[in-house]
Amino acid sequence: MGYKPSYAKTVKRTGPRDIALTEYSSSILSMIASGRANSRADLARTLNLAPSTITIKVNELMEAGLISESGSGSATGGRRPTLLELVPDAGFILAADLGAHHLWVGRLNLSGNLLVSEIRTIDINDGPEVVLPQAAAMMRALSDPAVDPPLRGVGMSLPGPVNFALGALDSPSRMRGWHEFKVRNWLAEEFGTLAVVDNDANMMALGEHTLRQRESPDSKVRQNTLFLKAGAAIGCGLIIDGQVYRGATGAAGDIAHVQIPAAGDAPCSCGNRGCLETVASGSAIIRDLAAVGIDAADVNDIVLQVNNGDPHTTTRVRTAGRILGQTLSIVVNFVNPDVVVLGGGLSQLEPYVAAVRSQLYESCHPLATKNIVIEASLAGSQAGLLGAGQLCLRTVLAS
Amino acid sequence: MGYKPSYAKTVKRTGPRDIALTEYSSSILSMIASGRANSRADLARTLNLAPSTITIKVNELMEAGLISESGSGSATGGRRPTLLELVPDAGFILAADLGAHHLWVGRLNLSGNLLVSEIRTIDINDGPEVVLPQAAAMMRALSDPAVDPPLRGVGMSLPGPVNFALGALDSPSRMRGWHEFKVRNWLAEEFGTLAVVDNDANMMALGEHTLRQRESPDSKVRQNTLFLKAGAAIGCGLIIDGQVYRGATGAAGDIAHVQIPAAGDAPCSCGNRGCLETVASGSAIIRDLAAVGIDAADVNDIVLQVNNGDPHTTTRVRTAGRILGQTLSIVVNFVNPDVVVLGGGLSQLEPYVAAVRSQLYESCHPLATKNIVIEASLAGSQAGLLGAGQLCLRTVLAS
DNA sequence: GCAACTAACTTCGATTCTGAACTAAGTTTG
DNA sequence: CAAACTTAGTTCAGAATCGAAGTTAGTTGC
Repeated sequence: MGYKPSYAKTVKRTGPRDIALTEYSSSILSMIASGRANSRADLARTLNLAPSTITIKVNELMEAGLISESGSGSATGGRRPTLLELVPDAGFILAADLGAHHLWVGRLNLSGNLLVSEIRTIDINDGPEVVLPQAAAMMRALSDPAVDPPLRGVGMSLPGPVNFALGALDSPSRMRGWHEFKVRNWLAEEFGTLAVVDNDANMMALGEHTLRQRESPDSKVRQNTLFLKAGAAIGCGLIIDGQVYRGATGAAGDIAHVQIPAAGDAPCSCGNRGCLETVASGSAIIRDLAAVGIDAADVNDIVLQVNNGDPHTTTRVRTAGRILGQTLSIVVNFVNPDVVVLGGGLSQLEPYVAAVRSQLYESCHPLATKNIVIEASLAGSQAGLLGAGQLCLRTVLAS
Repeated sequence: MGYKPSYAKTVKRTGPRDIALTEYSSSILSMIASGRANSRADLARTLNLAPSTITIKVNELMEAGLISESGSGSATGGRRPTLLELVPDAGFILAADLGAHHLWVGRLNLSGNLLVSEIRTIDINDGPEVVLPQAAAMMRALSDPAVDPPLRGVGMSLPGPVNFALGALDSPSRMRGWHEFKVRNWLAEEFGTLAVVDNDANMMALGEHTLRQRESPDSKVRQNTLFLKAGAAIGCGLIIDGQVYRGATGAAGDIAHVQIPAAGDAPCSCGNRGCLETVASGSAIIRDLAAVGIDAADVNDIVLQVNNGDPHTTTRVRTAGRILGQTLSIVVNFVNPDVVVLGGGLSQLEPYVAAVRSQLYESCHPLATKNIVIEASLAGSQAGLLGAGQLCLRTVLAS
């Protein structure tokens, strides 16, 4: 063939029925799933298609049992739109959020809503041969055999640099045995379905972005989101035009290992010295608190101490926020996003968020902060699972 | 209308003939103009259309006299492609590159090639009422009355932050009278055609990117280019997926006013202190050289001195390159581009380029520099004119 | 140097998507 | 509260795009 036929694709289904869908049909599904459009008129605008085309396609999809009408929206000076949604029981998605010490799994319906989830403690250094089967077992336990056709895909969030094309981690620090282990292929074989994996910050960014799409109609024009994950470690995910931006080699969004003066020559897990992460991350705060005799086992302890009004910890958290804000301002100036979201454990702390926000307003060019929204994550700790589910859902619907 | 008809648009022409072109037809013109495709097969791949559709559209465009065949390309194991080009004499574009002290204007054909150009010295602080008529007069002098239909559009590169939607500068420093003066509208009225304006770094980035598209077929997969302009001032333009990335408010690409430790609290033209520009720009080098009794009037003098082997100036240039490389590495890590191009006057200096390059390789994450190309500009001082012409051409062809 | 392969391009009947005009159902204004 | 306006969604004839099968024109391997 000299070209990719973009026409009359067939959506592969695990169930009995096989339905022929055109390219536009899958874009319609994606738009509804991601919350970028929720009515026929909306779809016509977003996809730049004629309303008549949308009518035809939507009818096809409804006959196929993939979408359904779900009441009507609010009017804006005219007839009110008929809302559309993916039929929740036309299958489900399993998602997993893997951290250095936690494994969180969940089941989502085709609307991308998280229905059930479960968490357990693990050690990522046990390697993929131990951890992945644990994850698979937990996910299976959440499966819903009542739904037909059942499992449509599996998505997993990984705590390190991901080579997206390969579906594996690329030289992650402190993750013995994971380098280039093909996690995506492993999951695809294990579950016999489509699988996707990506870096945790990217997944969280996508989850948060999707949630915001649905929450407020205003946010539909805000399609450039910068998500900063500040937990034990620091990571950053970027959404450009509603999609995860990965750059040339998938390394885009790296910010933790910028050398900053405030860090001096503190050694970093990455092997370098003086990285941002050695000053502004949860681990850095814990280390500094320990040096003055304050005991904090993890980020949750920091949160508790600040909420209890511990002055020392609060000051240290504020300092971390200010330093992070300085470095982040370079990126915000450069990328000029509509929305900056702070996620990860530390984002629960108002002093931290306030420090980052005020530092951004101070250090950024006024044009870059003109209409910007700087907020703590709405998705909170669910961001990773939601994003992994969403990315999987989009991939399923697009294939 | 509830929707934008994307179908059966009509290209507005200044000439006598009016030709109805579909949306795909204008994408075809844009692809050929930008060098992203140069044969029927190429167009089918790039635009994801059926070869049969391309045949029809290309025939239409040839009958309309807008494109023509221009020999055949080299074969890659099969029949060799018939190359296509825009008919050069179906009109022309005027471009202008406005700097603090120079005004450079040129005429391009519809293939985006610069045919003639002229430069003169100006003072930007005379304000738009003085400078723009000068520019218009110079451009008119370059016009070619023999070509019919004649002028298709005007593009201008401006040395400050541009509000692209407004077509005007937004609070530029040291440019009296230019704030929110609607340059685009002024040009459109003056010439009675379509006009576009943008920031100089964006224009140069686009010019360089387009040139590289044409030079090497390998670069067709490299669609993310970061262009750094290091002249008297510092600016940065970003091409994502072959198009200028402007961010939410058009401020994207700002890097000059990052606070860096090496700058101490040197005052900057932006009003802040300790900006990168106070250390790594041409102006900064000139200021430091003056302090030790070395006289350099402008960036050209720096270039001459380094080329003459002046050790002091060479050392200072190398230092500037290293410091720039440090800051740039933050952005390169984050954006993860395929290509980093160094432009502006200082990029003529091998010591400067070498210093930036080696600092980037040292400070960036290995994944970010894996397949990266870091080079001095191929377009050189023509980058701005080429980019202004190219942006104008794309706008003309898309309208 | 010829058979097998690969790539570029064209033709034509079949299908999809569009545009214009319409109905439906709300909001705003005098 | 009726007339004017706005927005959502549908119908159907006709235009645009497609896929498959063919032609043209090269390269590669034996």
